[in-house]
Amino acid sequence: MGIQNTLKALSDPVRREILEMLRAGRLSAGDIGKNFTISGAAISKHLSVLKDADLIRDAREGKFIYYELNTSVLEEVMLWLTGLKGEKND
Amino acid sequence: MGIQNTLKALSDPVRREILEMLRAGRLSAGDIGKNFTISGAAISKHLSVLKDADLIRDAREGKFIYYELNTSVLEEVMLWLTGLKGEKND
DNA sequence: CATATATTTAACCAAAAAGTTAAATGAAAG
DNA sequence: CTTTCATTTAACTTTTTGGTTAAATATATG
Repeated sequence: MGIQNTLKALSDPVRREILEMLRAGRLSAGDIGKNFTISGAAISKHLSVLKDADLIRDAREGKFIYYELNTSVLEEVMLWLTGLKGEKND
Repeated sequence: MGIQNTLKALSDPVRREILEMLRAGRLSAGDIGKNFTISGAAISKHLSVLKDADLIRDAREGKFIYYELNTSVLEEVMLWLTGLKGEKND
């Protein structure tokens, strides 16, 4: 984990769009995939990158696996960014 | 430009460290390179990625090229992040 | 238990990224 | 005007990333 994983995960447009979709609430892997033209396997890999970065959490419910947003890890990124903006001297 | 270029630029640890170095003030390409083990050419490429993302500005002064931080472009990232955090409904 | 559905994992491929060394460019100074 | 120093650009290599299809896994259901 750490800021490296977070920023790496955020650097891909598909993954950012997945996160945006999840703002509205939890979605199954399949429903997420419906919004993209790439394969389900590719979506699954993106989801695992997001999960490794702890940007999403998963919960199996029967046949489905639901994903939901976890924004707490964004705090660190915000801090880093404001640090870069603010501190004129070291 | 846009958030894609910005986040891509920020997703590399060497580039983030360059930005952190520049918090304290402008530095020449050579002085930046001194803090890393990779070649000057590699540093130069990282600098051009950061410049394309408009995260740094360059100014030649005689034999040297000085780089300085430009944080204005971080605003868009901050907005995107807060949007993701805040908006519980779409 | 056999089959169907949802999703992941494995094996693979192509394109992009990050590094290298060597050559090119730009500016200063002998 | 040639040499030197700082930096970039070119050509190339290696590693990483993002995609594919096919096989594996997990669950529900006839």
